[in-house]
Amino acid sequence: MELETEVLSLVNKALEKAGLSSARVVRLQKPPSPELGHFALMVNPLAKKKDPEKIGEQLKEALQSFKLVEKAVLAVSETKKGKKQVYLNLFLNETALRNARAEFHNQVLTHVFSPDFGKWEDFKGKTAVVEHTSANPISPLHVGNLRNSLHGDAFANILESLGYDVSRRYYVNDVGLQIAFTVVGYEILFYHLNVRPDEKIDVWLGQVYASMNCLYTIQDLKEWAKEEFENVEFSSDVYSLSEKELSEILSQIDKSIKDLNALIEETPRNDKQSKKHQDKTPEELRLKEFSDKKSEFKKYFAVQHSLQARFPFIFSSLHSYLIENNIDLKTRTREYLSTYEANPDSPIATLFREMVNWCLAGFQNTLGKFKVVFDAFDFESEITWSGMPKEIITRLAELRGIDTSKGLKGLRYTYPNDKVVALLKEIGRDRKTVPHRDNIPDLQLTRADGTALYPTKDIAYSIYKFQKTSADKVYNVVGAEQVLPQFQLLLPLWEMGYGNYAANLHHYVYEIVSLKNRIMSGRLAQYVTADDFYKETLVRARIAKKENDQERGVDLAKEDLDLFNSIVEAITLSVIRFSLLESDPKRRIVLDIDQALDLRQSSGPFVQYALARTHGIFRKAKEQFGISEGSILAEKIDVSVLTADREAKLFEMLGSIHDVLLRCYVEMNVSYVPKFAFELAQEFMKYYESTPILKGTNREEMIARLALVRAIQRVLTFLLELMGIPAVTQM
RNA sequence: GGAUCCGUGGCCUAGUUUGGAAGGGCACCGGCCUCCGGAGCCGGCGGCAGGGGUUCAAAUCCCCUCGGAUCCGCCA
Repeated sequence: MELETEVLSLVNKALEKAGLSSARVVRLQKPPSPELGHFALMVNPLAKKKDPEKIGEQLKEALQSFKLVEKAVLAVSETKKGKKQVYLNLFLNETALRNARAEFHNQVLTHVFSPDFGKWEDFKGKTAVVEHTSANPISPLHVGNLRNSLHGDAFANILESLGYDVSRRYYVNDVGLQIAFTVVGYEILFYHLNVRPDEKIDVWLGQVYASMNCLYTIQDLKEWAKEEFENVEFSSDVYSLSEKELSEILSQIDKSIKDLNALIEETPRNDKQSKKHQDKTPEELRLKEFSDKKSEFKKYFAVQHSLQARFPFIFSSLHSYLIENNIDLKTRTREYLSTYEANPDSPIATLFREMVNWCLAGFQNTLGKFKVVFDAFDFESEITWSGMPKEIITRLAELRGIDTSKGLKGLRYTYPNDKVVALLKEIGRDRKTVPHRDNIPDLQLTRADGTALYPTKDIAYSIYKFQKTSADKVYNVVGAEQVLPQFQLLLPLWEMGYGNYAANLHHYVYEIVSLKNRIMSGRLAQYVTADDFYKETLVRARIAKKENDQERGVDLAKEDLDLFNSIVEAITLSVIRFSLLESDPKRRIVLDIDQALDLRQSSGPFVQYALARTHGIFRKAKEQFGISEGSILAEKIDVSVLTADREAKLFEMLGSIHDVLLRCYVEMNVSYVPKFAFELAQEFMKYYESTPILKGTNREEMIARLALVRAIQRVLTFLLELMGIPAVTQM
């Protein structure tokens, strides 16, 4: 602001007068509350070794002699340790202040009322990819996935608003063991037993997945035990774990653990030197294996009973089918998986696709409720079939001088320090932000059989995302637990000559959502689904709306059901989107469903209510003065009559939206939007309570205030749109 | 063992990038509808995990300790 530089020059003059021409850059700051003044000057840094209070006194005298300064007040506060902090608070001359404010207010209004408000051109002509959600298509979306979707979607909206052409993409992980055994189960139920889903498809598949996972894991565990322990008696059913088997196996494991512990105790302590070697001894590794297995056995013993109890039909049908038809589940799963990876035209591939697409349709149905849509679904299988992973492996092996004449089996990609340093330098990233610093773990590129592993396909997919869309930036909205794998993508890209991709591939980090008093686990088919969350919130919103109508003596549901429903939906979406977006994405949230459903505690409805009030004002304005939202611009608006500090604060906020969005962009953090919307709504509420809009002293003032209200309304509506929330005009 | 993130009143949280007067919300207590809609407003209670360092000045930067989460698989 120009006013600020003017005041600053006065401060410098005053400093000279006091013989304190400072080498340091003098900065003005805003006092914490308007009653303290318009600008504040920190005296301590100017005083150097002298008494800051005396210096402050001198400066005060000097500054007060200027016309622009109405008065200056010395304020002293103390730090915890009793150090004095001296501020010189400056109150400016009324008319000068008014002129400066009027100019700024006019700028803000012009900006907010311009037809292309909300469309900035910072990144005009650039393209960005936002990949988000990307949940495995074998169980319903839960509130954790929803946090991902909503952040990804809102971030994409912000990028668009800043001028990017955005492609919203979903990476479908349709290749993998878990998918494969779920397909095996799907085929059995749907085609061999003619079972039809009696629930939403993704929910039903979630039960199939949990059941198959349990059967598969128990088979695997028992095979392990059979090899380890010869004297345990196993039943012929490899897919279930009896109490007798469990206790025998556990006692065997305990015995082994005891033996190993004794062995480790006996071996002479490694000296400190070798402690630096983090490699565990073979005994220690075995010990870990045993204790891991022990907890797995216990866990899956419980899991099988839990699933049997909760989904008896699906679980038993699958279980008995496998036994009666003598199917080796592990073998069949591997067969299905390798067929799918190798042959896109096989019937098995068709089966995979059928199931996956069906599940994705369920996801789209869910996400549609939250107004989240995608431009593309990219299948991991397509990436596999494209041959890109193989090319990447070969190329990386070549670059590292690895002999591949005997095939590509069990290839590891390492992260040599010098290469990492060079990479970081080129992409301008701080070493501190790198997980594991100078000891980044290797990346396993291929299996023992030479087929590509997930990380390799991820490298391929990263390249694909850039090339398919000619993107300048790619954002992956991925959980915080994946910071390492996300970073590991960069070096291979850079090494293969895609330094530009490495520099522009970003990880939008978000933390998981956990639930108070509830456990979420896909493998147990235990979760609060996004659908349930929506449904429950909708019910609450409807009740709240009904109660509210009753208090006001209306019955909107009777008068206009469509309007009633649209309001309830808007409130629902605001509750959900605010509750998952307003906290820092890097912060873990523990969702207390009951509390989240208490609408009066959510900032979503609060913002909507503020918006409803702005519309209420205009309804009245039209009634009484014939002025509407549309016609206000035709009036002669003179904002110079708005001189209150509250009004100045509101204009200042309205003028800062672009900065807020840029901050979201730079920090990859959407949460500033709902925070800002809430603050603006809050500030407006205070204004509304303190200042009569339509009952101002004169028409000029009323028009100016209406214009301000209209601007607030526009901005709030825009902010809600960014978050994918429909804005209400009444509540 | 190594690495990353986090710790702000009874509970949830903003502020940490760029050091400068600790903001909100819930809960609790007390006020405010003859008024542009009380899903609101006003007031009260109460806080930077602990220690050290740098600085005129530290919630913020550096180091240590404690506490929590996560990552270091031929799983995806």
